[in-house]
This record gives sequence, structure tokens and C-alpha cells, in this order.
Amino acid sequence: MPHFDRNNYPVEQSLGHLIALINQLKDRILERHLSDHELTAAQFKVVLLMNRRFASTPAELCRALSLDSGAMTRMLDRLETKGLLRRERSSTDRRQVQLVLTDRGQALGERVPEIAADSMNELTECLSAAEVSEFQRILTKMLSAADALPQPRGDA
Amino acid sequence: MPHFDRNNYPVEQSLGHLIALINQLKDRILERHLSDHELTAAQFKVVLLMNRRFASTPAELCRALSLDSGAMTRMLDRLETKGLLRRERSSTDRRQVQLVLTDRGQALGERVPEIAADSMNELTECLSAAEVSEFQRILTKMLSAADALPQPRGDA
DNA sequence: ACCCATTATTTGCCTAGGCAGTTATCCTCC
DNA sequence: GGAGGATAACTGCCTAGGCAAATAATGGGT
Repeated sequence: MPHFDRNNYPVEQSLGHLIALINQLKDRILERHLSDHELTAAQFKVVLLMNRRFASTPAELCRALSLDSGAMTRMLDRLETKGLLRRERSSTDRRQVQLVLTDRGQALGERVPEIAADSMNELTECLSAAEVSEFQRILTKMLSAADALPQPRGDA
Repeated sequence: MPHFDRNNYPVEQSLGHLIALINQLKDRILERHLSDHELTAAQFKVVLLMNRRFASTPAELCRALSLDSGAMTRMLDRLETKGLLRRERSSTDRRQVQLVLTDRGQALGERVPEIAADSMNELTECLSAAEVSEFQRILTKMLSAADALPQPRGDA
């Protein structure tokens, strides 16, 4: 049943390494497409989710991105310093911080989905449509099996 | 020809996010399997490559792992502090540093391929053999197209 | 009304990687 | 054999994420 042999693990181009490389490649392509906009790949995700109303608090961003809350605090610090968003204490639940894109953040947010699409198209340029959907299917299968897919938001 | 639409990019469970998640999941599984051995997933890669004689200098490790040389210097600092390896200035090329696993590093290195295999087996548990090889094929195809596969070492 | 578990955010401390610049060494070409 | 380009390693400075602990606020059960 196991796919890899404990006594003869293929070091070069092992599955783990391939996954690390594809993740690296994806980020490199994204960073290149984003470089004109002074956004990093990590920052881009936040702006994208906020622009599309998938998240408006730090906790929602953490859940959507499967990311640590401490890391998110500092990410938002950087975005706030860059003048892309504001923090406003929520009035209904005073534990929460409501995040609001500034005009500049909003303007950037409009462009960001196109950049994402262009980048992913570049990454998958060499694949057929069937290969792309097979790839997505396999990824989703592994992630569901490990319960590693974030739940979609109920509201919005 | 493009697979993703610029004007309607699917935010949730987009391909980019799936790739980030699978990379995260792979590292989490690996870290869990490594936790008894006081090794992180990143450190494990270095020990593995050295144990299998795929690299014996910082520059070789950088190439094999597609990793920055500054980052590697600091990684080796940590491994040296942990007493897993030693640095020795090369006598034939005095620019180079020869890396040598200590006894403890070597002992750990023996176990590491099994841990890698177990981890990757856990990750791919839910897949058929055909799915695993299709997955690897697609990954390799994308990486070759982007010229992002490190060259195998000539010697060794 | 009060205790208690849960949630939200922040902070400190750690590992980790990228980029630019520095120094030392090697190697090639003239 | 000396100049100049390439390579190896390192350093400083940055972004980025994980873990643990602190603080604040919420909400449910009694």
C-alpha cells in the first residue's frame, strides 16, 4: 500500500522536494508579476481576500490562509505602514479589529485578481486543461483527507 | 489557451492556494515525524543530502535545494551549534568549506530516509499508485518547463 | 450575577529565506 | 604573470511564519 520504500528513499526529485520546488516557482512567478505594484506574494493574498470580501478581520484572514495569528498581526502592521489598510476596533465585538482597505489598497485590490490569473496561467502554460484539473483534483483529495482545507465562510 | 480567467479569478481554493496548502501540509507531517529527533523540516533536508553524499559543501546544498547562500550559511550555523556537523576549510579549493557530519549527525542521517518515506507515505495515503505517479509527472512537467529543476550532480 | 471555556489580538522569541554587498580565492585569457 | 571575471562563503537587513504567553472581551450554563 505505501508508495515509498523506507529502505530506498529516492533523494533526488523526491515528491517532497518537488512540492517545495513548485511552491517556490509559484511564488517567484507571482512576485515577478507583482513587482510593479510594490506587493509581495504574501501581502497580495491579504489584499485579494479583502478586496473580494472573503475576510475583514485578522482572524478571518488567518483561517482563510491557514496562517498563524501572530504572523498575521505583523503582516497587517506592514500593510498598514504601507498605507494599504486601516485597523478599526469593532463596535459590536470589541475583541475584533475591523480591517478597511484605504483608497490605495482598494485600487490595488482591483488589479490583483488579474495578476493572480496571469501568474497561474504562466505556471500552468505547459499543461493541458485535463492536466490542470487532474492536478487540482489530486491536490484537493490530499488536502481533504488531511482535513487541511479551510471551511468557506458562511456569510458574505 | 489560458486556464484561468482574468476577469473571474476563483479566490477560494485557487490553484495557487492549493499549492501553498499542500506545501504546508507536507512540512507539518514531516515536522511531526521529525519531532522526536529535534530536527526541523528544513534541517532534515541538509542532513539527508549529506548522509546520501549528494552534497558536502554549502554551495552544493544551495544548488540541490534551490536555496539562497546567505540562508544556507545561517542554516549551517544552527546545525553546527546543534553539534550535527563541522566545517572544515577545503585544502584543494580554499574558497570552499567542506562539511562533515559529526557522529551524532551521521547517526541521525541514518534514520532520516525512513522518516522521509513514512512522511510522504502519510501524505499520499489517500492516493492510488497511478495518482501518485501522475502527480509527480505533472509537477516535473511544470518544473522542467520553467527550468526550475536543479541539475543532478555529475560525480558521487 | 458569576464562573469558565472560548475567541481575538498582540507581543516576544525562534527558525527560515531573499537580496545586496563584501572578501577571498580561483581560473582564464591575454 | 597580471588583470578581470567567476565562484564560494559570509554579513546585514528585510519579509515571513510558528509557538507560547499575556490581555481583553464574549457568551453559555447555573
